[in-house]
Amino acid sequence: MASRQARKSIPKDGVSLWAPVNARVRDRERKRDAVILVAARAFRERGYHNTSLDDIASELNVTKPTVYHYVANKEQLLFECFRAGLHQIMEAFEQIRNANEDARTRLGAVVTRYAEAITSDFGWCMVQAENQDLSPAMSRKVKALKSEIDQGIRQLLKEGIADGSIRDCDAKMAAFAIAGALNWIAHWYRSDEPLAAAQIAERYLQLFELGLRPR
Amino acid sequence: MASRQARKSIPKDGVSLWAPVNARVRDRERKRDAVILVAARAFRERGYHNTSLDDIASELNVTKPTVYHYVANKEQLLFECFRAGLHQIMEAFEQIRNANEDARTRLGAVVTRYAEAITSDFGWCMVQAENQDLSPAMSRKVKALKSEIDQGIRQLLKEGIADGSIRDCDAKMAAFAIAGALNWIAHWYRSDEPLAAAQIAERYLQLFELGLRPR
DNA sequence: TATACTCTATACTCGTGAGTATATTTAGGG
DNA sequence: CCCTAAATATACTCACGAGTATAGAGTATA
Repeated sequence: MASRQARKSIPKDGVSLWAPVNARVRDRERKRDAVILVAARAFRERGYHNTSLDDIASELNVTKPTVYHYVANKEQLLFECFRAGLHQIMEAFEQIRNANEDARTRLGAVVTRYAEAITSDFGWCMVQAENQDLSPAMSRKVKALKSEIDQGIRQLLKEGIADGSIRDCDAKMAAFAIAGALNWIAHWYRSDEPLAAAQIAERYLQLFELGLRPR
Repeated sequence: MASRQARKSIPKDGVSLWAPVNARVRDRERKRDAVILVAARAFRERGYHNTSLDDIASELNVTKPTVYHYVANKEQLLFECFRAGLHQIMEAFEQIRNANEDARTRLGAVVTRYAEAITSDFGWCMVQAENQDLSPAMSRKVKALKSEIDQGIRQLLKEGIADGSIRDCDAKMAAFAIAGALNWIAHWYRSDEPLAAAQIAERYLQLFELGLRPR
């Protein structure tokens, strides 16, 4: 996706000639990110279908064609918001990939980062970028990415069952339950919520790990 | 909400004169229910904003004004779908109200019936009747009703902590996690799902009750 | 049988919002 | 200093869909 123009002339002194171009590219990317961020907030507050591109443009103090200069259409805008949120969760998996702790502990780390992503500006889009809002092509993409997350959790559960840190259980259903509980945070979380994401994750983990039945 | 017309003349022979009127009322109610059911299915499949009232009408083999003869507007139609789903969950609470089992067991019963409601045709609407789709007035109603459910679960948790059947925990967050996991079923459940609602509930309960950590 | 009410259809209105054609400004590169 | 491309705006088009005005058909009741 990175721009590939301006490759014609050879830089005479290393980077200096590239700098302005890079600055421009960076500038464009920063603006594009701003569009996506504002859109994400608007979608979260008013919903996808109740937010017009005129709304988003005016919140950015620009007009609609400017928005279209950065994204192809409304659908792609939602997709970018979705991807931004998803990215944070993917990172969580990256970070625990080569930690040498038991799987239950690693799952705990993922859950915490997951909660943080869900409570971010992009959380709502991540959860709500539902199939019905997207074209079949986009829908497939979204589904595939969501499935990766699901498989990641499921995998951790299986590893935990194997290494003895997790009780034997239906990994598929457990993954659905955990992801569901986390995703649902996007429905009730407001910025004035007294509990921070990490604290919410802590309580959730206590439930998931220890269960309701007294030990 | 029950019709109150036809109260002017005194029935001469008990019910017989009332019968046709009642039949008519029943007929109307049956048709109204059909409208709501078809709408619920359509909303679940394609989403609220991607379903036009023309779509719903044509699935019912009628035209739009007919739909408007049974519901005031699209928003109310969604609300009725929401209410139908919610009703099933309310019933679950009714049924366990005076069972004399410990609170954890009663919670289990609610969870099972909750799962059944969520996998029903109305499940999607119940979960997705989000604020952004409704007028402020409707939104308040929906929120109030949803809150009742939440409070019901929270109450069961507190009772369980009191009667010793549930480990001491943050009842509010636990209720959110449980409700979230259950609500999320509406996002992934399809009619070709191999597991029945009761089976899903069983796996969920195993996770919630026993926890992931081996006992 | 006349009347009134329920139910349904045809054929509209009207607002909104996605997306675009086209012009204008701004800034780099030669 | 001109030329080209990026960035932004004005001012549209166009489709879709919610909701309605109006009329007609069916049916029960007086």
